[in-house]
Amino acid sequence: MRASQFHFNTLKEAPADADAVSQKLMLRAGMIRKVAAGIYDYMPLALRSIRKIEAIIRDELNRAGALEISMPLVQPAELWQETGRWNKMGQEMLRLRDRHGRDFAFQPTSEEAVTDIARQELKSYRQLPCNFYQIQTKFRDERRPRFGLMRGREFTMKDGYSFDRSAEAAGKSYDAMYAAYCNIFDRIGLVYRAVAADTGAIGGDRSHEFQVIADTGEDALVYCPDSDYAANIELAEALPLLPARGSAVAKLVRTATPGMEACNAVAEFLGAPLTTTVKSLVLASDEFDDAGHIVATTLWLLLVRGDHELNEVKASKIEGLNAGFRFASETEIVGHFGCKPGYLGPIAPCKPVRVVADRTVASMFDFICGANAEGYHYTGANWGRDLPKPEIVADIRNAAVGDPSPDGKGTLAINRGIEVGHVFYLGDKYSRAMNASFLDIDGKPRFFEMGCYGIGVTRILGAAIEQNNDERGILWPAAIAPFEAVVCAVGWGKSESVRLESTRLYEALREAGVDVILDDRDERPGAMFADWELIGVPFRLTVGERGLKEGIVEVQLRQGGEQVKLIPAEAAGYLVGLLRHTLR
RNA sequence: CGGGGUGUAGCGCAGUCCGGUAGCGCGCUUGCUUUGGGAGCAAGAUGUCGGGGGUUCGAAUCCCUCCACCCCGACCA
Repeated sequence: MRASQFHFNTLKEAPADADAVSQKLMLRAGMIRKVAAGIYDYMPLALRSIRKIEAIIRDELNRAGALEISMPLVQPAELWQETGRWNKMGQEMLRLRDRHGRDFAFQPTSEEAVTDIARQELKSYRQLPCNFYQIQTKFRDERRPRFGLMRGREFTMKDGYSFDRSAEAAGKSYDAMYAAYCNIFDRIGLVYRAVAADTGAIGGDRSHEFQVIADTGEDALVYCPDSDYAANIELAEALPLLPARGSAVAKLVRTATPGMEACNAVAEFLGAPLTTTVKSLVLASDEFDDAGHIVATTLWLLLVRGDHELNEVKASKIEGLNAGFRFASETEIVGHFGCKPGYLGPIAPCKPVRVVADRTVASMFDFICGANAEGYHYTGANWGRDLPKPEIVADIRNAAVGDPSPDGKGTLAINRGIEVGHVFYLGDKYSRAMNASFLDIDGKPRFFEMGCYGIGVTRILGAAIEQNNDERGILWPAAIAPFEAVVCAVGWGKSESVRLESTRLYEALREAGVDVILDDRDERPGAMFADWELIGVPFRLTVGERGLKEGIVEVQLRQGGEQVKLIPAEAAGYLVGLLRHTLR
């Protein structure tokens, strides 16, 4: 490819509405163009990277025995009604109506469509296991699309689905996909971590997210540097931090804390460590009648230590909260506690509430909590003496840096991450709902045991850049760079020797299988270098009259900026060697 | 969905308070010079001032309304 015949436009300034670094750099590099909120054009540079990612995914999945298919973007409502997701998906699913007034969905995912294929195509256990995947455009009508390609509305996703005879066999399919995903992300060349994730209603422990490590990631990953423990923060178990409840020393004292509503304010005001305070959060669970009207509401008081955060996913697993909960309104809180938020506590509320204490809170003693009176907190509070022992004790907080690891092998650390892949065991959730069964060896029908496996193809572009960029631009891993190398011809227009030597090197690299572009635009060197550094091509070969007179050309690495001067005859071979070393 | 903000040339912005017929930088076109880190000079082209309605002799500017986009929150996973 010659740059003079390849379309790209670089910008010195990014559009003002771009938020994420990756979005700004891709817009500036001319890789993407914004068409609407969360909807982008992929220009030639971006599509080259996307195709490389797809090729790696295809190669590894095919190697693992999965079969590529393609399911429709526009899917009939009836399929979605079978599993009840036509109603459950809410506004995130884009709905369309055809000229006959029939309802359709633009696919946000394809469990229904693939299960429909399986129930018609897979009749016998002899046809199992079977694993179908597609690389396809998805649309999810996010309320707030942001961060460019990382949370777009229209995006490209690889979604795969496995069908097995039994849960045990499904476990093997799951493990095979897990291994394939590791191969895929290894080859793409990103720093990532596979973390255990919540399985929701399905249960079991077969759910892992593949997270690209980046400080700008939306997800928090909890891991133990001394063992292989890794889980996302929703799942990561938070152990009690005190071995057992210590004995009371202090007396219960009602203390004036005027205007001190947050735990850290109270702690500072009283000169006590934040770890001696207890934070009170009020949740409400509603009961509905058949018409969907609220007939009863229960208020819950959830207690976590002052320096801890409530984990809503964990809270939603508590009996009584598992049917859904919301944060209580201020009116409800005042009605039950007789005071406004900021001074709430478990000791003698006006009306009874159900109390859930985090495991750490349950082992605290001489603690500080709200007195259910504006401007007052209790100090020296103790379970069993000043108030009844908590009705429910559970893990309801986020794990924190420095907590003991649940596997007992060290202390926890936290990274930020961007979820680029997810493998999930589905069981018979969809096959049962859609009556998708096969005949097993005993002649009896059995529902498929399913797994689903996703990779955010376009999100990988954003994640790769979030993880790898500097003040000059993008630093692509070679495996997914739009071009592996660029030959910059300095003085193309006026120097015959530059034209000849740069073309010769370009041809030599091409013949060696390098994905190379020849910059023959006759730009000034500064402009050329700035463009390719912004675009992030990993290797640059500079051919100029000045160097040729000394008998050299230069190889420059985008990462680290290391420069090597070589005689022209050796340059191509040197670069090929570098690339082989880089690509695993 | 609630709160806040912004819409002026391909991109970044000024002009809006105080109404008088549209400007700067980058980019683009042409010419000359220049040529190893985003060149200089000269001459150009490009605007429904987000849309609609109103006030006014006159609206980017004032009023009403709709829309789009961004931020924070909530929601979702």
